[in-house]
Amino acid sequence: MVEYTLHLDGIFHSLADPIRRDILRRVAERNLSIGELVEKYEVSFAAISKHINVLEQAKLVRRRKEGRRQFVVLQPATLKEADAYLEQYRRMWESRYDKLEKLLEEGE
Amino acid sequence: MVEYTLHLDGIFHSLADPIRRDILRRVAERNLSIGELVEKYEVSFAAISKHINVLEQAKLVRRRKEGRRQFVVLQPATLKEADAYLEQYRRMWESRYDKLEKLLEEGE
DNA sequence: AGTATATTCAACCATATGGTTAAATGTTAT
DNA sequence: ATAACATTTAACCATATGGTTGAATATACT
Repeated sequence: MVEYTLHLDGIFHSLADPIRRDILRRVAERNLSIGELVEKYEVSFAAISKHINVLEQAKLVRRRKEGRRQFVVLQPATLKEADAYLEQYRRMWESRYDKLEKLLEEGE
Repeated sequence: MVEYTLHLDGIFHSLADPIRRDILRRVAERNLSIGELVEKYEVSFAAISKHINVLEQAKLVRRRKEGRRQFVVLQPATLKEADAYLEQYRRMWESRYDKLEKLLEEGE
């Protein structure tokens, strides 16, 4: 039946876009309003608004209303799920066997 | 400028699909031929072949030809990049501040 | 050589994605 | 009340995605 934790779909899908990764990076520094974020990119206000929707659905950020502005707030805890997913592979990429595999690739 | 490491796009995009995550999980156990993988899912041979293309482009797997069959081989080292990406947020989701944030959310 | 097996390729389809512009909504300032 | 500001919504567009079926290709078996 493939997978129980459909939540990962949204998290990884969010992270697959460079603008969204950049938004995360910036709001990890400090909370920014949507307008402030828009200034950083060469796309429309609406486009950024949509990106933030994607991130919000994935629970990677939430919105905090403040007057007529909305601040985007990182929810770093959600990234734990992605980390937990990768965890199961960590021993593999750290193993000597994997390093051998890499050598074989390069040796082709 | 958004982001230099476009490689992450392909990695995270790959991981955003449950069938592809499941393929990774299975080939992490042992190398499987495409045909063997097809049996596990209720989609066509061609669909699985495409999924493997996506994973291969992202360098998460490679194909090893063996007679008329092709075995799908995990390349776990690539996942290191995803892990390195998450790394920069780890201290944030482990911090007490983040735990406080979570409490505030739940308290709403 | 001819047949069966394993996989890819091509054409196609429906839906999703990331973008746009313009109008609508909500909030603050005058 | 009205104007300015911040954001969302709606309608639209091009391309990507994930799926299909059927023909083509490559390898192995008899």
